[in-house]
Amino acid sequence: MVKSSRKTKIPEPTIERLPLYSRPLEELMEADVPVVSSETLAKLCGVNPAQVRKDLAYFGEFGVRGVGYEVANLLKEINRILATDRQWKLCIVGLGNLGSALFENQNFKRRGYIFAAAFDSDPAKVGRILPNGVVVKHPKMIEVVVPKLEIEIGVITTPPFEAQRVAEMLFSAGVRAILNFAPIQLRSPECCIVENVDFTVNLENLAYHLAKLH
Amino acid sequence: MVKSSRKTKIPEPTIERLPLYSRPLEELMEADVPVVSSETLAKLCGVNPAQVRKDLAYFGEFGVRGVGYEVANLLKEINRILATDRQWKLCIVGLGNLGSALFENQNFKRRGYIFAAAFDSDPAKVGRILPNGVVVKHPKMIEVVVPKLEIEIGVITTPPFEAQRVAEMLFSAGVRAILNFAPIQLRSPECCIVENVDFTVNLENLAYHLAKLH
DNA sequence: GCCTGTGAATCCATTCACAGCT
DNA sequence: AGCTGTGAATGGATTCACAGGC
Repeated sequence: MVKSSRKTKIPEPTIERLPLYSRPLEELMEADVPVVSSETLAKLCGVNPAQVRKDLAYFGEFGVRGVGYEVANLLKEINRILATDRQWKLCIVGLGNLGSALFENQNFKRRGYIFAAAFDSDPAKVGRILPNGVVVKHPKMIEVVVPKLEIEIGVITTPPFEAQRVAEMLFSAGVRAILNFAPIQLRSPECCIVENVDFTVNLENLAYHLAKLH
Repeated sequence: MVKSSRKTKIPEPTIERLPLYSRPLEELMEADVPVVSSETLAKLCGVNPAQVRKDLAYFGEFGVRGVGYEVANLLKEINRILATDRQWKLCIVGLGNLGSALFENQNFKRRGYIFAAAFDSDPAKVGRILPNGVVVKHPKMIEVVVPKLEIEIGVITTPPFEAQRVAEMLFSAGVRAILNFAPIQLRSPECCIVENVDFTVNLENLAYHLAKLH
């Protein structure tokens, strides 16, 4: 019996857990483990087994009753769902320490996220050639470069006061998703998505819990 | 009427929103705005006004009915709650691109998070002197340095296969909270807290939503 | 016997709506 | 009159528990 699919709306937390599942699955794959049960996978991820089953069931019937989930197949399905079975072109704006570190981060490339362009408003950086041959451009070139290279996702690592303007340039150049590292709340058009990352928020969280245990 | 406090358990999402509130409050502070209503603050943060009021009410009665919240006071209270009214000593393990970028990140220092030590197992890096005068040590020194400097929070930016071992060294040296950038699920003792950061998870999220809009 | 897939039950968070205070 | 603080209502997500299939 095939689920009619696309009917039921999928909860956001479910989406956010899929990457969590894929990490241990990759390890099981390398260790040539052929099949995994929801209980084992759940333990590896630190979640409830029923959660795993329910999450996966939103997208289809990937398991076999009495047996479990075939590791290779499940991983393939998750990658398909998360659209990591293709490449995505990124650009980065802001080549400070963090921006450069992200640009050179091998994890991105490994998962199909390719930095195809890099922008910085510092004249000393414009024209510089980065490790993979990308040439740093001034942000005013965004409107030209982004459509030409068909870049779909922008990463912002500028100081906060530039972030909003950069975001608008990216959006109007055709980018529809932004990963924002600037500690500021970006306004974005309806059709576009912004994901914020702010390490100090994580630290504040830890500090709160530590302080609570006095 | 003073809330008896510490009675009601505070929801995790509430804690995670407090930093969100503090950012715009700092801006209002600089703009010399004396008072803010839950509605205005909510709009600045992109949340529901009732949410703001309920979140704040968990910790006390900071507002004045018919008026709003005094900006300076509210900010002070939030900082007290999040324990950002004091300094926290951090150490970092793993001085790759990302580790170095975090180490030099000025946002941390600005909020009272001080990197007091840095570790890396690469012999070429051990002994190197970092911008703020910290000398890179080998991770085997964790058990000595961490207690001596009274470091409370560890940041892990090693490759994934070293992360678990490093975590255990940090914990047994007395660290009770870890901010983990390695894409792996760390096992941790009951009394300790781990917060994970994985940018590829954020990108996978964006990719999923982009792919959905075909 | 074992493990998935899933309705039902529970738990938790958000939003509403208004009483209470200035 | 205006805006907070909060019980009540709503809306979701997690967990339970078991039916269904290997």
